[in-house]
Amino acid sequence: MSEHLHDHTNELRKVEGNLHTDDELLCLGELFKVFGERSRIRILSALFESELCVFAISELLGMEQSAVSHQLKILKNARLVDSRRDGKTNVYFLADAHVRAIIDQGYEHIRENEHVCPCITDTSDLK
Amino acid sequence: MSEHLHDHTNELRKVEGNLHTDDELLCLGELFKVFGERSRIRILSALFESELCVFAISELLGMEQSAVSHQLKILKNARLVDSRRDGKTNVYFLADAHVRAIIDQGYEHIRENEHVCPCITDTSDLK
DNA sequence: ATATCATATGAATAGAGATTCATATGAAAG
DNA sequence: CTTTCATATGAATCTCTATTCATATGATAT
Repeated sequence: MSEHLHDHTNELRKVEGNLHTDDELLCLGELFKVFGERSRIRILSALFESELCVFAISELLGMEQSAVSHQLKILKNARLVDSRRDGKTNVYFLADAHVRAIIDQGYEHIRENEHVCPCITDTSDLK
Repeated sequence: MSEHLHDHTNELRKVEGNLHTDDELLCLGELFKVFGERSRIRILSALFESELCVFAISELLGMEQSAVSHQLKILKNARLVDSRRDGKTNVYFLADAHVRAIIDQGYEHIRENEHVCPCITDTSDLK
């Protein structure tokens, strides 16, 4: 079956039983995907400082109101933000401490790998 | 300038000075983007259990060798995995404890929001 | 040196998803 | 109850990127 001659059966045996289910991984991947988009991380970053209404976010970030709403919906579905009515406006805020913890972990990784940010790293730098 | 009548200048003033720079946010977004993709999170999950060579990963996950290599390169650029030579094969492994910490945080968020995984949540469930 | 095995890479394609535009909804004020 | 303000939503477009296919590279063994 395998066209590969090197014997890796032991490696595989160790791993096969312990893999997370596809459902769990799909879930986890989806969660990180929500974080991993420029507009959404900018929105989260703004909400990190203060709760904000939709229009305030769109002005602050220079995004169209519609785009902001679409992304807020995704963030809300992922339980990363929540909202409440305040008169005519909808005010959005970070959902809970996890969001902050995850973002903090991310920054820590970046800090300890200074100047190797994926966004400015290309192949030529590596090996 | 604003076509929006509700006064949100105070909200904005609080936030504007404290925003992370675009560079930082781009960096952070890129980091999470790397996690937020099905193939990559599956690879990370496998490496969570044991170091593995490229072919072992591709067999384990049912992916083409080429696709695995492409994704491993992205993971390596982001400093999430590293590799070493072992005879003819290249063995990949998780780069450091941050990777595990970030993934653990993710799982914790999912656990505390059981059955509201983004991947199985759609609009009709909300509100 | 040559052949072979394992992996990496480039270019093309295909698929997912963010933005835009137009419009709908929904609350509040008059 | 009509109008207006603030936001949400649907459909279309456009962008980005993961995969595939073909091939290159690089190490090892003969």
